Amino acid sequence: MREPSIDIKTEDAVFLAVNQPLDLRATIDSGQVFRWRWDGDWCYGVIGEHAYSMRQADGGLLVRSSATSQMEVSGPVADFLRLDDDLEDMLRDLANDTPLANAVKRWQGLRILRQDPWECLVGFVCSQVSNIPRISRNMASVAEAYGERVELDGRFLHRFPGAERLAAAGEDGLFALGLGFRARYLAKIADNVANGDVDLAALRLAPYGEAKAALTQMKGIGDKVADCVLLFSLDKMEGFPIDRWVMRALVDWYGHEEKARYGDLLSWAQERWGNRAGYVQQYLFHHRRLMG
DNA sequence: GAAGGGCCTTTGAG
DNA sequence: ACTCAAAGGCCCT
Repeated sequence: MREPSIDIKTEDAVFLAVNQPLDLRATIDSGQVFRWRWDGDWCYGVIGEHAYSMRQADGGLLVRSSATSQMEVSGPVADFLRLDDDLEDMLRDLANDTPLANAVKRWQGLRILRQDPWECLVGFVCSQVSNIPRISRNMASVAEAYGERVELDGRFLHRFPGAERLAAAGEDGLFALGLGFRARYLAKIADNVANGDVDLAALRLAPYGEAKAALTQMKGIGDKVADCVLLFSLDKMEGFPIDRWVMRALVDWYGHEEKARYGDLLSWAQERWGNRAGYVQQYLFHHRRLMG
């Protein structure tokens, strides 16, 4: 039996009104981000320079942060959660799409996040032939080894180290953190980003195809990882990452062949769902992974 | 150009 | 102890 207690963390928390469907738990736990941690109803993580904790509350969110001004608290959080997306509008017609309707109904409020592109890129290069718990460990190792510390609620979080840092760490430094064969890719990718060969910020403004080409030209980034980065950090809502789970959904629920080519499935999904494809993918992924 | 197979590290589950 | 799977991709036939 739990003792009634005052939640001291709600003191001096900022209230952020949310007039959008939001399931914070499902969103944070849907394999988009790998460095957020739960402590009861509060989740802790880093957005940009600052550490944040947030908790779902009636009509919105309670947010605490190492940032000092209220603007620095609500702005980045609203941006991160893509509260500018009209989720109801995005998902409205999908109730007629039977297999999808179940997922949408079950996980209503699962949102696509708008992450920092560099951290997102590293996370999904790490995701190759891995699993979410391990990716999380890898990302924590990288941040603890090379990122600056930020304090919040007496706990220490880490900013994600920039490309220059990881380029300096090199393949050996990254391999030592347990990244396996991914260390080689990441060292080179870090180099490309650090020296300006690839400008991630610029890709946010570029069209989908152009941005994807810029990403996949780097070794270690194929169709799938690129689509994750495009969707989760570069505002390309037509991105449709197809991993094992989404593939199973496409085969079992939409009659595709197991051997279908990535590009053909991608075109099919984008034609069917347009700029909602990214959201559709996230609901399919989450539902299939957790419900089987 | 397309398709298939081996290989790349590590971890945990069964 | 051994096999399989895990938000894949590269490289060589």
